[in-house]
Amino acid sequence: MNPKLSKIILFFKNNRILLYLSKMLQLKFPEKYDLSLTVECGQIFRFFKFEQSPIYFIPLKDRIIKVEEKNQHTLEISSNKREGLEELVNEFFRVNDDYLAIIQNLRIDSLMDEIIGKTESLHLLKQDPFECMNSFIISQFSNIPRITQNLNNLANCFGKRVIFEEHEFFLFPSHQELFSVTEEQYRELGLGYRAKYLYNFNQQPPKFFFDNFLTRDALNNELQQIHGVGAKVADCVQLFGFGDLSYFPVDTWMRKFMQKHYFSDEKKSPKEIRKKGQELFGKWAGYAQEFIYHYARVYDSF
DNA sequence: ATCCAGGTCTACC
DNA sequence: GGTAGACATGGA
Repeated sequence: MNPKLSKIILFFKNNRILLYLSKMLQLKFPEKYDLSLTVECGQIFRFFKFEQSPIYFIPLKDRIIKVEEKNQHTLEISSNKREGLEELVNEFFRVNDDYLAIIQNLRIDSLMDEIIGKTESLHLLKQDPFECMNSFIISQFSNIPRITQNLNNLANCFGKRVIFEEHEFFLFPSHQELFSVTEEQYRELGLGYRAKYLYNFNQQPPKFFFDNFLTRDALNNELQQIHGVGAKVADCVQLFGFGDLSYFPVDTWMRKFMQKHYFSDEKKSPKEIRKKGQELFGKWAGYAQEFIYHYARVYDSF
């Protein structure tokens, strides 16, 4: 008997199939799933790829997961820690999203039709809120390569070391591990003026990061009370960390794109653009934002 | 060199 | 309510 077939459970949600095998999981999607686009589009910053292989190692909470795009509809996932992997994978890959319905709803005009045609295999990921908050505090007024380097420095210095398949990785530090980090230590990692924001947050991360009991609007309001967190970072954390798809974070790319295509090149404030995005895309605004963000950076010219 | 990067705070209308 | 200027750092 093939040992890989010794333990199979099928799981159906929105036509998805999750194969529970002894050593790994297989996720099958009815729609196309572009793993490299999903991982590298700028929603998560820490992932590792070796020798041009299409395999990604991603630190996820208390473990490292290894993800491979088996074909255009299938991911294969394994980890150094098997326990509870199904639940983690279900959440992280947003298995419950009705993706095909979402992209149909976002084809509101010919422009969005074109954008979705070019980005429709891009999926959102549901990150850990605490790590996401740290990531997007660091992200402000910076760029993706530097953000990645800052976060890797943070993990290498303060996170737990994990060896998986002969590679060394570091998990993102827990709130206990970051509690003892000083503002000066953040500065030494090249975080600049963001050091004091990180220090303040990690001295007293609000309880809802570990067990959210707040409603949508209350949560957004609480996030913006954190020193160094404005509308854009709060929206990113609510979208990527708390998994609320109705948010439409507006950064410089989104501002340029929306002004050009939905405001006839008029200058608009981020607040007006955010409102417009939510009017146009409603409860799936987060997916629209991610498609547009990728399209704006790769295809659009300003 | 000057500009830009997944912005926010402060000060001041 | 709203908007200029300051803020650290590194890559193009």
